Amino acid sequence: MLALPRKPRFERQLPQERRRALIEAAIECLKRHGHEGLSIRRISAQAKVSVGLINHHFPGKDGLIAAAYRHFNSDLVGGLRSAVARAADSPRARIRAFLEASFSRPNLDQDVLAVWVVFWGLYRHSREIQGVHQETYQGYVELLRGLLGELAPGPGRPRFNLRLAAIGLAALLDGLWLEWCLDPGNFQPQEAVALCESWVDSLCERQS
Amino acid sequence: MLALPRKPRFERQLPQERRRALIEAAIECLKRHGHEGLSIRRISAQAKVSVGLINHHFPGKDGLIAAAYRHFNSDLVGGLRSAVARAADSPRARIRAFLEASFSRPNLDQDVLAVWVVFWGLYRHSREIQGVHQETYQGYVELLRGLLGELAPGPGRPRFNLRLAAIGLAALLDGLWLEWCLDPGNFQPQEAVALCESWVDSLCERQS
DNA sequence: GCCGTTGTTGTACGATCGTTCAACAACGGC
DNA sequence: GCCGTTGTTGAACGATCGTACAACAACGGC
Repeated sequence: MLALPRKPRFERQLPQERRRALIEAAIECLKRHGHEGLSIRRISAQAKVSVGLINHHFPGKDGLIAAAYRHFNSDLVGGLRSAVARAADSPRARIRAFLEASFSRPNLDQDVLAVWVVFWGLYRHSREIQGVHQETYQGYVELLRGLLGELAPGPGRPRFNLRLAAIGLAALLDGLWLEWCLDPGNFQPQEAVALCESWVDSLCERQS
Repeated sequence: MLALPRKPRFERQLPQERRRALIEAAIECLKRHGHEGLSIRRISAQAKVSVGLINHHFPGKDGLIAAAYRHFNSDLVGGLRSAVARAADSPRARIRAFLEASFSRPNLDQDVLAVWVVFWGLYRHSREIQGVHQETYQGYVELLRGLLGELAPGPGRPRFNLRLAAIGLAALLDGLWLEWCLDPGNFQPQEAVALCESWVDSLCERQS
């Protein structure tokens, strides 16, 4: 009887790698099936592992979802941060880079917004999601506020209200993002960038 | 044996009234339990009827949800429309009324946004929800565009781009609404109104 | 007071959910 | 080559899901 080299029935992986694979499978399921994609069995099938494995690497389904939310958030902020870092060293150029990264792939994608929306829907009733939001949203706000803080007000104009300016720009950006994803035919991404830039323009020209 | 006057075991209602009660129960469940509130059994319990009744008055669970979405949408648009109608007969006063209605009860409510977010989460994967969105969102956009169309541009300025102006204002409004509901401590509703008004101001002062 | 209409009830069913856990097996250390 | 560690499997469980349907009963018409 020859000892034929059998293909192993499965492959052991380092916990950190398996966790990452499970997180990415969860996000993929979310894109494909929306809220209904958030099921242990769907995610297991997507990751090509058995149903029991998720509870071995995460405290439970909610733990995996929270981890996926953290991953998704830091991907966004990290992508924006590096887009800004690649830009020319002028405040306006950096803001422009931030806006163009916001209104292009991979962020500007109907699937991506669908994922966000499901997470937001969980926010109110999940302490874990709330915690992750606190962790990561601050990074986003600080990035945006930092960019606006570099701007100089127009000559003879008072320094604009940085807090309100950041709130408003974030809102305009999120709103345009939302609108585009709900109906991509309504306007061009370039137009969204232009609208945001004219908001920034008017910051230096008016009293707020 | 006396024929004691028994209390009827249930009360028959006109289909339209029962349907309305079920829709309101569904929305209440959505506010209370988020996406998990969208279950036949929870909604039945909330409406104090049996589980079978929903399928008698609606084609199914999805039918009820679509009807609830339609109800929720037209409540919003109707409320805004009547707020505008109550305002003074000046373009700016009408816009102000629209904004103040947007940033006050019952629209500005964490529960209400939670309901919207669940509906948005269903949007991508439900033809019915998409259909209702088409029906009702147009009314909202037309209301907003009508208000902006009444505005006169500043002296010597070209008429602003009405389409982009409406898109931008809607985005700013939605974004502020979202931000406030996610973190009500971040800014005051009055500040949101002010931000939107300064957007409208700048429409008449700049070329876009 | 009886009857037909139909709004309403509640059980039953099969599917799917999240979690548990005993058994299995891949891989590193010796 | 054996062994211990532990990543992995998959069946099993009870809970809950949406729907179907037969039986019930409230109410209006006569």
